Parts: sequence; C-alpha cells; structure tokens
Amino acid sequence: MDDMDRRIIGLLAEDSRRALADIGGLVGLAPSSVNERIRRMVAAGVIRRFTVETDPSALDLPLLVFLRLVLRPEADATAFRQAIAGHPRILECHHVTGAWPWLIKLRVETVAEIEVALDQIRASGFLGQHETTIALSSAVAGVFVPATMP
Amino acid sequence: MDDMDRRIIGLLAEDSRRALADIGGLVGLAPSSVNERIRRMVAAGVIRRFTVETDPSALDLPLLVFLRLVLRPEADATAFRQAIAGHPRILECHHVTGAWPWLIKLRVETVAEIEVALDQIRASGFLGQHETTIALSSAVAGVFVPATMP
DNA sequence: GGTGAAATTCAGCGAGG
DNA sequence: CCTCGCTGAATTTCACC
Repeated sequence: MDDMDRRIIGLLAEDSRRALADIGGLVGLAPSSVNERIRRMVAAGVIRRFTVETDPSALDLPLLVFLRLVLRPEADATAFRQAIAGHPRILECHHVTGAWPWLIKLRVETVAEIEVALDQIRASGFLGQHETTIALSSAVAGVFVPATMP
Repeated sequence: MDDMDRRIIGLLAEDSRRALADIGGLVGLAPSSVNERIRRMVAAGVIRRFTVETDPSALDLPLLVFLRLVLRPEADATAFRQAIAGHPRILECHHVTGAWPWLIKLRVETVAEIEVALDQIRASGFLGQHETTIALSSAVAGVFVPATMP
C-alpha cells in the first residue's frame, strides 16, 4: 500500500471500468504493472469488490432512516447481530458509544416500511427502547450500493 | 426499470467486472441486450458509476464516527451545506428529524482527527451544540468507497 | 427491445531487459 | 518495473427482426 496504490484506488473509485492503459497513463505506470497492483490489492482484501453505485430513489428506496436502540437487558448481543445480518433494508448496524448503544441505517420505500422493519427487529425478542430519525435531505448523500440477492 | 434491470443491477453490485455474456446467461438475454440495458441505466442516472468497495482500515481510516449537531440560530443552512461539501473525511451529512437536526458520518485515522474535523466544522461559524459517537464494532458494516481526489 | 455476427479493443501471459 | 508480442476473450456496433 504505497501512494501509487492509493492513486490507483482513487481512479478505480471514480470509474472501475477504466482500461488499465488509461490508469497507467494517469499514474505513470505500464498497464501490466497497474494490473499487477490491482491483483495484489484484491488478493490482500484492500479492494473487496468491484461494484456499482446507484440512485436509491430509482430503486424505490427513497427514504433514509436511522434507528437508535437499546437491547433488552437479558438480550444476547451476538444473537442480535445474527438476527439483523442479511436484512435487505438494513444498510448498516453499528455498536456505538453513548446512551443508545445501537445505530441502524435503513433504506425503505414508504414510512409504513419503517414500522415493518421495526416489527421484524422486535420479533428477534431483543428490542428495548428505540428512537426513529428520518432524513429530510442530504448535504453529502453517501454511496448507495444495492443489496445482493441471496 | 423493469425486473430484468433490477436483476442486472444486483449482479453488477456483486461484481461489476462480470462479462456481459455471463450476466446474459444468468438473466436470459444476449450480451448485446445486457449492454444496451446497462447503457440506458447509466444514461438515466440509475447507475451513477462503476466503482470499488475497499477496506477502510487498509486505507488508514479505521475509526467510524457519528456527529449529531445543531447549527447556531443565525446560521444559514445553505452555507453550511456548502462548507462541509467536499470535506475528505465526511462520508455523509443528513438533515434529519429530531432534536439534533444534523447527522454527520465520518471516517478518520485517529481520535485526534475527530477533533480536527470538529474544529474545521466550527471554523465555518455555524456550529452550535454537538455530540460525538464512536462506533465500537459493526454488525453490518456498510459499503466504503474511498473519496475521489479533486 | 431483442438478436447474432462482425469489427475493435482489451486483458492476460511469458520471455527478456 | 517496463517492453514486446501474442492469444483468447470481451466490448461495441450494426443491420435486421
């Protein structure tokens, strides 16, 4: 991971379909060297996958929602993690500092779906107090990659 | 945007370097038809870009931080949006419902950098009360795409 | 919209410097 | 790490359905 690798990653982040010769021309390397660096970064796990950024609204997920919640005292955090893993609407779920130990980021189509998601989380039996926040607009929107179907 | 488009996007999200012939074989279309659909989705803005998901720790950004803040009463929200747009560490910034109208997601290398980012936001003159939350671990990590250099 | 075939471009590989 | 050549495979375009 030297500076050359970082420049290559920056270019791939902009457009991962760019030809190796183009990238090489921009960073000052031969195409084969660029290819080898990319291959190494994929093997090392620095690059996890080549993917697409999409418009969430075009995929019928216009609503961005954050849930902050506490688990019930008897809940097992490991079981909770497994219960929410793979949920198609949950983009992120972090264990965080502060009074609300869990922060979940969702994308849904309608407000009704927020309640559906909450009920699904509740169904795991771990849900304690919770708080729902809806994004009105985004100054920096973040990258949306659609969920991969199972 | 029919169901065929959605399947193609799902496959591209998994691996955007997959050959058109592979995708066509999985969804039941000729490679040229898949190519045409992708071209249309890019033109329509459904697909924003082809990119790479990376390991944030490998890029020296192991710390995930959320800031919740209120602007000073006299602050101009539009100016605030511009002030934080393009900040290399700010992954997301949303105007949200609730007592803390702004939610910012950051990735940084060290805790010291959290303070640096806060000072930079404060420098815009809009910062009122704020609250910092640090992610301890992630049950669903979310997709990290490195910032594109200007 | 979709197809199949042609034309072009690209990735992938090995040898040599 | 670069160049060169090569080969197979992929993208891209086009006329046609």
